[in-house]
Amino acid sequence: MNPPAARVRTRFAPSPTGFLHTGGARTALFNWLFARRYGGDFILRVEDTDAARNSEEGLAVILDSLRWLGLEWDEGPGRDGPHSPYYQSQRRDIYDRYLGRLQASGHVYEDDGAIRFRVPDREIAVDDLVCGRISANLREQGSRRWDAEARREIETNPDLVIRRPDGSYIFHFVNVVDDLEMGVTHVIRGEDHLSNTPKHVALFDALKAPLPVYAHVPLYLNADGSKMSKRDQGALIHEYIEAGFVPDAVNNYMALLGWSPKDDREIFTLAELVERFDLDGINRSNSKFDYEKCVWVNGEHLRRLDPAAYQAATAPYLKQAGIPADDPRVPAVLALLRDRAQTLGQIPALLAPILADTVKFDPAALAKLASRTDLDAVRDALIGKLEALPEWNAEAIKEALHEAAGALDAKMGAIMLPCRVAITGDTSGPDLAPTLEIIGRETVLQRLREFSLPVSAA
RNA sequence: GACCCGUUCGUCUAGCGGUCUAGGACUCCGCCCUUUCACGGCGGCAACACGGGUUCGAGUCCCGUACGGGUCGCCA
Repeated sequence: MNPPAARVRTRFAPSPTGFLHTGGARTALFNWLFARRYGGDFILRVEDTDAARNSEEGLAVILDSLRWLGLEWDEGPGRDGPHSPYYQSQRRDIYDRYLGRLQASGHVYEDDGAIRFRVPDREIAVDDLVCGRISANLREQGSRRWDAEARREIETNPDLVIRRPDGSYIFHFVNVVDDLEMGVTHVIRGEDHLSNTPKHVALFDALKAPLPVYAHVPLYLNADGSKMSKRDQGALIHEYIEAGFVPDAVNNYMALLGWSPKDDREIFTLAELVERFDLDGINRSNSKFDYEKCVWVNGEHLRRLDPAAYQAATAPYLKQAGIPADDPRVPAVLALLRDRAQTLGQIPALLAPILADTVKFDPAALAKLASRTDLDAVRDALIGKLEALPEWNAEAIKEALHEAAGALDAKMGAIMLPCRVAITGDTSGPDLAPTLEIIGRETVLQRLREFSLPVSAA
């Protein structure tokens, strides 16, 4: 795409509902990326004109989610700018002024205390960057309304109510006024607004204001094709925080749904997305949200983290699970098993068997050993070889395990399995030798000595 | 119901008239690596919604049908 001629200004305009939906987050991401890509401004505007639906906590969750994603705004709550305030509930004098202009030009009239905008009787065309040229006649369309309950159309007034009798303003009007007042150059929003856009264009025209560029992005759907709601898996940003996703991974996956870099690359950091993102890469059709793939993307991001960053990212999840993140063994354990996790939330359960003071035996693991008759011999061989080690390190331990197997004329697997079960209680896990190294000689030997079937599965 | 938008493997997508016996990724399956389980590597299954045009030639352009989504509020 050709770089925009004027300085880019985009905005994300949520209403404070108490959660940031992935659909909204993706819209915010695209606006943010586009502004960053072209060195413009990203504005956060709070659409709180409907008093019944607003709460301060509701906004706080949204702001926290945006900050977690790394989508910092240049103007908005907490960041005053040339167009403060950024709460629509505090901008009434501005709306009054614009309403005055419409009154002066005869575009509005009073109806039962409300103010209606006279809708023009002509085709209004919108050139959308994603959807192409669309058009509609508002007067024709608006004169009939579908009554969903009665399942029939009813006659209605096509003119848009823009102000309620109580003096508060309606979305379509404040949205247009704010966009032009704040100098928004590109309106990137969900396709659910596509059909509303001719109304907005009519308002811009009546105000004799230039149009922003429109780009309507397709919607996210559930796997079954239904509309995503807050109850669906993966729908809410704060759930990603809890589950142990990293922000870049969530941004990465959201971007890949509805936008394509046009090559085979799939994994991008936020910074890399900024370099690549553009509006012409946005797709035209809705996409279904695939939580499994989102998890995979997160795993890829986790694997790319350097050890220090990985440890820092993991710390809160360890703490929450009651594992002291400053345990001196933690770095070594993380290095050993980090590639096994796709989310940070999986980490504590992976660490636990290695760091725990007591062995928690998996019944299935014990059952696997039940028919073995050589357990005592294996145990004695292991103890003998491990006891004799001059140095306790993974390399030496591995050597000892081989020797033990050789002494019994057994395959490695035949002695590894009982050893692993005796020490960790489980049949699977990371490399055994380094695991034993971390657990420590005394503990390993003690657990071997105490291990004999049947064991009561604790 | 009217209007608007869309339709390539199960899913996300590449493809912008010939290079498509349609490429990549997730998932699933198989093999390899290996002390187990993962990771990783290799391989496999799997798609142009349907019908008409236009054209020497259509996944790519046009029309229709079907299906999906959106909008039609004194919600945003």
